[in-house]
Amino acid sequence: MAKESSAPVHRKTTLSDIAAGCGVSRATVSLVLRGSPLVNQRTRAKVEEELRRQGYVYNRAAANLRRRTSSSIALVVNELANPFFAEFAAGVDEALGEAGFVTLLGSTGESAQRQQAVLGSLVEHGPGGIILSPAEGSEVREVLSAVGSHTPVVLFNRELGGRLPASSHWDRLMLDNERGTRMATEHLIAHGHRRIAFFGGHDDASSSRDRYAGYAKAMQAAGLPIAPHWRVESKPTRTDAVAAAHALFQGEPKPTAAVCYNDAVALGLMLALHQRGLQPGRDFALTGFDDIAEAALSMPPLTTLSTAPRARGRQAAELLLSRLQDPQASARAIVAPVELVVRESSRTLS
Amino acid sequence: MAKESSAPVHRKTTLSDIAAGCGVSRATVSLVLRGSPLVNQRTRAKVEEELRRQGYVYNRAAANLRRRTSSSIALVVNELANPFFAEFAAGVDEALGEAGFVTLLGSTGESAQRQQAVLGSLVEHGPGGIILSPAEGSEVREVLSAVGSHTPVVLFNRELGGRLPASSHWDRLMLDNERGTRMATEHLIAHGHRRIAFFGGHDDASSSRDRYAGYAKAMQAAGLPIAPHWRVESKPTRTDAVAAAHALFQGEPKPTAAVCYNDAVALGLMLALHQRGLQPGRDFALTGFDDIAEAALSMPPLTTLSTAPRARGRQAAELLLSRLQDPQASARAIVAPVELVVRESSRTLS
DNA sequence: GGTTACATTTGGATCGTTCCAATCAGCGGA
DNA sequence: TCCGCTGATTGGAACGATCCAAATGTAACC
Repeated sequence: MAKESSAPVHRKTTLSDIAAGCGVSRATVSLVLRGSPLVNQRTRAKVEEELRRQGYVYNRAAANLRRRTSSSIALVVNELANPFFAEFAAGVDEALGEAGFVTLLGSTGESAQRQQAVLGSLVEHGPGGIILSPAEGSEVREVLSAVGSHTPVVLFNRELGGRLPASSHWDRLMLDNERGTRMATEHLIAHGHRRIAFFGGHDDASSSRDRYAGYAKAMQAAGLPIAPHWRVESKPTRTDAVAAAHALFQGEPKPTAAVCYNDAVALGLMLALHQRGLQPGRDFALTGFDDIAEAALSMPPLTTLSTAPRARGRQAAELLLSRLQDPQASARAIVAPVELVVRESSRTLS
Repeated sequence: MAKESSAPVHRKTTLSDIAAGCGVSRATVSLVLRGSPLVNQRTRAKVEEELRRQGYVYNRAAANLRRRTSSSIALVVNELANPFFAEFAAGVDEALGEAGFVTLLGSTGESAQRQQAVLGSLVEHGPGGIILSPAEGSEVREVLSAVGSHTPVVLFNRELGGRLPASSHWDRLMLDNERGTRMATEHLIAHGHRRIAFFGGHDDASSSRDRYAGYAKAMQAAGLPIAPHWRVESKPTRTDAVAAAHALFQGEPKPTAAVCYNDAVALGLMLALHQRGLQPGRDFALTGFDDIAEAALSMPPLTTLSTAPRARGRQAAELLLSRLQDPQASARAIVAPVELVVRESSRTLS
C-alpha cells in the first residue's frame, strides 16, 4: 500500500435518508436514480422531489464497489507543463469526460522511479484503465508489477523496454517518428544541405531512436555521410538543449543544418546559435518535432512536424474506451501520421 | 446523478484472499497494511510475504467508504492547453502527490455551463476538496449547488459572481492583478508613453476588471486621460485577440502603447501589429501578463508580469490541504505578488 | 371467488475495507 | 489453582450503493 493520506468528509445524505424522507425503500430510490423504467411515475416524481430537497449527491465510489466497475481512467504523462503533453492531456480529458469518465492525473517528471510511485498510487484508486506516456528508460516489467495484468493500458508516444507477456494485450498509440524525421531531413537535403546533424533527445527512449533512424535513412538514401559528432544527445528540454548545443560545433566538418528531436530542443538550439552569432534560418537551418504553439512564434518561425497532440489525446482515450468495451479484443497498435510544416527556420541555402 | 458510465473490472485479490492464504483474519491483514504496531513481527512477515505472492493491490475506494474519508482532490481549470494553467496544474498535482492525494482533473473551456457539468461529475467521486479556477461569468450560487456546502473549495485566479454565504468558508488565492497592471502602466509612462490602451480580456471576469483598474489608476495618477476606444475587449486567446486588435486603431487619437490583459492576447496583438505594418517594440509598445514560456521567445520578447504559476499551484494545493486539517479555520485570502519582467516589447520612445 | 398475469416495490445479502468490543494465549504472583 | 495482566488476534457490524429473489397490489379472466 502506498503512502496513506485522507481528508475527513462531512456527513452526506445517502440513499437511506431519501428513502426514509419519502417513505419508500432504498432499492426504489436506487432505481429512480438510475432511471429504471420499472418505477411508477408518481413515486418517481416523489423521490426526485426529495432528492432535490435534501441536496443528495450520488456516491459513485460506493456504487462502483458494489458493481465492481470503475468510472475513472488514469492519465500518466511525463510533464504537464510541456505543451505537447498539456494538449494531449486536454484531448484525453475532453474525450473521457464526454464518455462519462473522470481523469486521474499523474506526472512522472521523466523519472522511471517516480513513475512507479505514481502508478502505484493511482491503481489503488481502481481506474478502469491507464493511459501512459512512459518515462525514459522504464521497463515493461516495472509497469506490469505496478498495475497488474488486469488493468488495460494504452501506451502513448514511447515504447517500454522489455517484452510484453502475451497474456496482457496493451494497446499502443505511437507517432510516425521515423517518417517524420525522414521528411524533415529530405526537406533539408532538397534545400541543398549536405552536412546535417541530429540534435537532442536521449537514445534510451524509443521515440528518440526512431527519430534518429528516420534521419539516418534519409541521409543514407541520399548518399550523405554522418559524422559522429553530429549526433548530440540532451534531455528533451529547452534549458538542457542550450547547454548541449555547443558540442555540435566542436569537430570538423561543422554541420550547416540540424534535425532536432523536438521543438523544445530546437528552440534551445536557436538560442545557442544566437549566442554563437549565428542566425537560425539564415546561417543555419533547423527543424523541430511536435509543432507546439511556440513553434509558429519563435524567431524565426520553426519548421517542424505537426503531431496534433490534442487529437492524439482523444484517440488514446477512444482506444482505451473501446478496449473497456471488449477486453478480449486483440491489441491494437496505431501509428499516427505526422505532417511537415515548413516555416522560416529551414529556408537557408535554397 | 450525472451521466453514468463504467468499465468492468477483473476480479482482484482482496484482504480476505490474503487472510485465507496465510491463515489469519481479515482484521489482522488490515492492520499489517496500515503498519499498525499491534501485530506480531512474525505474523507481519508472513502476511507481507503473502501480499507480495498474490500481487495484492489496496482498494482505497473501499477503505474511503468505510472510513468516510477521501484521498482525492478535484482540480478544475479553464483550459489545460493554456500554458499558464498547465503550469498551475503541474504545481497542484506535484504538491498533492507529495501529500498522498491524487488529482481528479476537469476542464471547463471557459463555459459556466460546462463547469456545472464537470463539477457535478467530479463531486460524485467524492473528492476531499476542490481547486477551482472559475469560468468567466460563473456564480457562487451555481457552484454551491453543484458542490454542496460541505466540500472545501479553493478559488484561484478569479472571483465568482455573487455573495458567498457566511456558513461556508472558501479560501482564495488571487494574483495581485491590480498592482501588476499598475506597474506595467507606470513602466510605459516612464518610457514616455501618454496614449496607452488597455487591450483584451472580458469585463465579466474579476481578473479583467482588476487589471483594468490597475491600469486606470496609474493613468489617473499620472494625470493622463483614457479615450473610450482604448478599451478593447476580447476572449483571452490569441486567435480572438488578433481579430479584436484592429478596433484599437479605429478612432483618434491612436494609442502608442497597450497594456494587455494577458500574454496570449499580447501575442495576438503583436501579430495584428505586424499585419498593420507596425513593429512591436519599435513603433508600438506593449506588455503582457503571466510570463508564459513563449513570452521570452516572441519577436520581440514580451515585457510582462511574472506570476509563477507552478508555485501558485503548489500554494493552492497547500491552502486546500491545510483547510482539510482544520475545516473550521476562518477563510484565508491570499493575494500573490507579481513581478514586472522588462523585455524588448516595451522599449520604445525612451 | 379463485387463479393467473402483470406492474411495482422491497428486504437482505453483498462489494472490500475499517472499527470496535471481545477473545485468547501466556505468564507471573498470590 | 486461580486471577489479572499484557500483547496479539478476531468476528461481526458498519460505510453507501446494487442485485436478486420474493412479496405485494391490482386487474383480468374463467
